[in-house]
Amino acid sequence: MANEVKQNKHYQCPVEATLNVIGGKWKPIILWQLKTEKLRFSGLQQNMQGISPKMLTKQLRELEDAGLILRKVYPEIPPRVEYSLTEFGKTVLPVLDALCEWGSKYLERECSSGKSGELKTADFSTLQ
Amino acid sequence: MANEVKQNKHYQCPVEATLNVIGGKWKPIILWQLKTEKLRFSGLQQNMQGISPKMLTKQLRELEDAGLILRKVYPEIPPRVEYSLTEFGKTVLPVLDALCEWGSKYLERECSSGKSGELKTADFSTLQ
DNA sequence: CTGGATCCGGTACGATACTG
DNA sequence: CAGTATCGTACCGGATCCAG
Repeated sequence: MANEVKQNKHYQCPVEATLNVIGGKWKPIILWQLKTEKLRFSGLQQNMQGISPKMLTKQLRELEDAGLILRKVYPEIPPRVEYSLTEFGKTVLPVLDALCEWGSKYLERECSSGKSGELKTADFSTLQ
Repeated sequence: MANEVKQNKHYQCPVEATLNVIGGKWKPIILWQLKTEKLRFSGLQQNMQGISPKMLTKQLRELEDAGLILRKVYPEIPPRVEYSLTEFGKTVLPVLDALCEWGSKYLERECSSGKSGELKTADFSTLQ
């Protein structure tokens, strides 16, 4: 009962569903790391400095429930668990790419627009 | 009390920036509505049943600060304010489209996998 | 090594009343 | 009409300790 699946809300728009699945602070980074290689729990944690094991577990479980990643447990001592993208999980990569690309444009624009002042030069003549 | 601009955190990945800008519960819907037409405050509110004016104001301000939408005030009585996408704001539409498309695929897959349906309250035989 | 349990603070989100 | 003010709630994300 502790593990309520709370994905049964209906969305006003599929965008909401997507954000619910790949959104949050860590999920994009996890997916990004699994893009090229399968990784172990500790491997993921090392590459995401600052995440607590609890959070990492939670994010991984949610991604697993959504069917995006595969959790493979090796019955060994000490335990070993490998995470990898499922075939369906790979279909989000282009979406992630689009988000990343637009984010770069946005950050670029943020810098040149000068947040700390109304520095509006006649630079927007290059619209479009 | 000055309005703290909290967008100056540095991101581990541009994806985070994008999610920060277009993420949340309402921002995609707002952008989606402004895709084809400019709308007034009340117009937006009517199409988003359940949003409080406070929330709508907040989301609109954030989108405006990010440079995605334009807020045009007509000095009339009664007051009239129109919101529209900026040229830069229109560049997110493809991203939004990608999110929407993948979300549809995801929701489709969710249904056929039989895992999450409208099966909110299981039958009582499982309780015990 | 891979997590689960517990507590806790910040913030996203919401309902309602009021104002220029 | 287009918001602001105030209060309240839920949940995300973090720290720490504990367990198989």
